[in-house]
Amino acid sequence: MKSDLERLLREALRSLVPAVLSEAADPAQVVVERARDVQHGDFQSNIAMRIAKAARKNPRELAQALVAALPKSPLVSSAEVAGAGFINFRLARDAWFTPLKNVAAQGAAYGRSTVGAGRKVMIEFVSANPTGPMHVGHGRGAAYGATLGNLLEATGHSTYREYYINDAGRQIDILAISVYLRYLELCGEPIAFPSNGYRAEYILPVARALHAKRGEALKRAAMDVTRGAPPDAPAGDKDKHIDGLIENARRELGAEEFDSVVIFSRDAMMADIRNDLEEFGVRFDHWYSERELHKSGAIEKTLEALRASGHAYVKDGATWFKSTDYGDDEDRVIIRENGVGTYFAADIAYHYDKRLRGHDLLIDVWGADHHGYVSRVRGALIALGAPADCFEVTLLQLVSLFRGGEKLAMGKREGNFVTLRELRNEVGNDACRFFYLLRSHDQALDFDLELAKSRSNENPVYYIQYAHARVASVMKQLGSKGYTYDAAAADLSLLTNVHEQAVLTAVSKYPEIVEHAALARAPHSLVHFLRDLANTLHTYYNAEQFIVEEAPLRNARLTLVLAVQQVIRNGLGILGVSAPETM
RNA sequence: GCGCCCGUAGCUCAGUUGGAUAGAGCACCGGCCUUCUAAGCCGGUGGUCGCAGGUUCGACUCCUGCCGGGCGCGCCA
Repeated sequence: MKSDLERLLREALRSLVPAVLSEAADPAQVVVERARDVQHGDFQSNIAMRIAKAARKNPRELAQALVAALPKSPLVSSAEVAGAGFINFRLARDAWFTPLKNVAAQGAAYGRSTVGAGRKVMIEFVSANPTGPMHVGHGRGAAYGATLGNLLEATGHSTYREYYINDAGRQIDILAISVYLRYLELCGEPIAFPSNGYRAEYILPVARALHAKRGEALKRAAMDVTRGAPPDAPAGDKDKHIDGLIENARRELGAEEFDSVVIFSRDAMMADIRNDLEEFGVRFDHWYSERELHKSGAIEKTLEALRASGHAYVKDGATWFKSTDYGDDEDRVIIRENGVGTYFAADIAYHYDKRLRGHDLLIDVWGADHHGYVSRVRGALIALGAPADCFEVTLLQLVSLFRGGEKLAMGKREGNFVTLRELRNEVGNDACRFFYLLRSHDQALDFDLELAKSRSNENPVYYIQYAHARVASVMKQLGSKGYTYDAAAADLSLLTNVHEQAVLTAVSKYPEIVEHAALARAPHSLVHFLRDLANTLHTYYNAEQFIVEEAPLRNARLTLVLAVQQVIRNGLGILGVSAPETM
C-alpha cells in the first residue's frame, strides 16, 4: 500500500515541471508514512516540504500542485493538503480488503518481500568460545542473530548463517590442559589445579569421557603437576604457570597427542553448544573452525596481501597493521615478536575469506564489549580492497539477570554463571526468545527470571500467544455451534466498525514492519508490532461477537480474525516463538 | 584521558531514521464475566524527552558543550 502511494507521488512529481523538480527531488526522498493520527487520514507524505526549498516553491502550493497532478487510482479516495504542506491520503474502503485477501491467499508467505533480492548476506553470530557452556549473554546473540536471519530471509536476502569456532590459540589450550589435569586425577595422579584453569564442573564429564576412551594411554609421569600457582598470585605469574603446564604437556605427550586432547575437548564443548542452540531453535548453515583457517594457509596469504598493499609494516620485531589509516586509535600487531600470529590476524583472514566465498554483506553480531574491534576489522577489509559498507556489526549491550529485584552475580572461570540451558529450562524457550528480543539491541537488557516465568498477565509472551489461541478457540466453537467457515460467503463490505478498521489497518501494516525490522536490524520492532496487533484483536474480541447468525457477516468477521491469527503465526515464527492453538 | 552505548511517566521501555497534540506495559484508582478462553477489555492519574546552546518551516530525533550511568581501551581471545 505504502509503495503504491509512493509510486503515485513519483508519477505526479515527474509530470510537474520536470526540470526543476527532478533536480530537487531524489526519488528515494519520496516518503509516504502511516498517519499517526486518524484525523490526518491513513497515510501522509512530507515530500512537498522536503523539496520546497530546492524547488524554490511554497510547500503548500507545491503540495497542492502534486495533489492535482496525482494520477487517478482506485486505491485513493482522497488526497488533501494540510498543515505546513503535508499531503494526507485516505484510502478507498475496498483497498483495505486487499491485504486481507493476500493473507488468505499467501498464508505463511504473507509479509515476505523481495526488497533484499540479489543481496548475499552472511550473518555471523554467537561464535561463543568452545571453552564452556553458553551463558545468558550468548543467548541474546543467539536469539537476535537467528531472528535477524529470519527477517533477512523473509525480505528476500540470500542468507547464510555462520558460527566461528575459536578453536585455536591459548584459550583452547587452557581448556585442554584443564581437561587433561582432571584426566590425570582420574588416573589417580595427585595434581594441583591451576587457579586460572577452567575449574568448573562441566570439565569433569569431558575428562571422564577422555579417560573412558583413552584409558591410561595419555598418562605421563614426567610432568610436575603437583605445584600450582597460588590463587592470590599476580595474574602474570598465573599465566606463566598455566603456560608452563601447557608447554610441558605438549612436550611430554607430543604435539600430536596434545592436539588430540584439544580436539577432544573442543568437540565435547561444541557438542554441548550445538545441542543447546538446536534446542533453542537456532540453526547455522556452517560451523567455521579457526583451526582449519590456520591449516589452510589463508592467514599467511591474507597477510601477504596486506603487506603487498602497503598496509603492514615491521616495528620492534613485530608486524603491524596500519589500522590508524582507517580511524583506529593505534596500529595493531598482527604477528608477535615471537613469530606467532595474533587473534586479530586470524580474524582478518576469516573475514576476508567470507568475502572470497562470495558474500557481499557481512553482518557480525558481537557483544558491546568488543566495539573497539570494529574499526580495525573494517579497516583491514578495506585495505584488502573490500568496500567499507560490506561489513556491518551489530553490538548487543550486556544482559543482566535478575531474580525478583535482585541482580545475580556471574563469574565465568568459577562457573557460577547461569547457563543458557538453565535459563531455558527455567523459563521455557518461548519466554526466553521473547524476552531477549523485547529490547533494542543497543539497550542493556535486564532479564527478570520471575517475570519471564510468571504465568500471569504481567508476562507479555502469553499476551500474544493468547490472541492466537483465542482465534483457534473461536474456530472450535464455530464447529460446535454447527457452522463451518466459508470464505466465499463472506461479505467484507460489512466490516465497517472502528474495531474492524483497526484490525484491517494492523494486518495491512505487517509487511512494512517486517521490512523495517529487517533493514533496521531491529527485531524488537516486530515484537512491539505483534503486541499491538494482539491488543487490537483482544479489543475487537471484547467488542463484537464473531459467531453471529447472518452468514455474510459471520464469515467476513472470521476472515478478519483468521487473518490476524495468520499474521501472528507468521510473526512469531520469525521470532522463533511458538503459536499455540490452546492455552 | 580517549572511544562506543544509554539517559523519555513512579518502574521497565517504544518512538516508523527530521513531521502535526510524545506512546505502551507494569504499578496505582475505577468499571466489565448467565454471551466465542477475564493469560482479556474499557476509562482515569501520571511528562521541563538529563541540562544549556545551535541548525530550520518543524527537533525526543541532527550538531556542539556539559552532567550522570554502563562498556571498552593487551604483542589476551
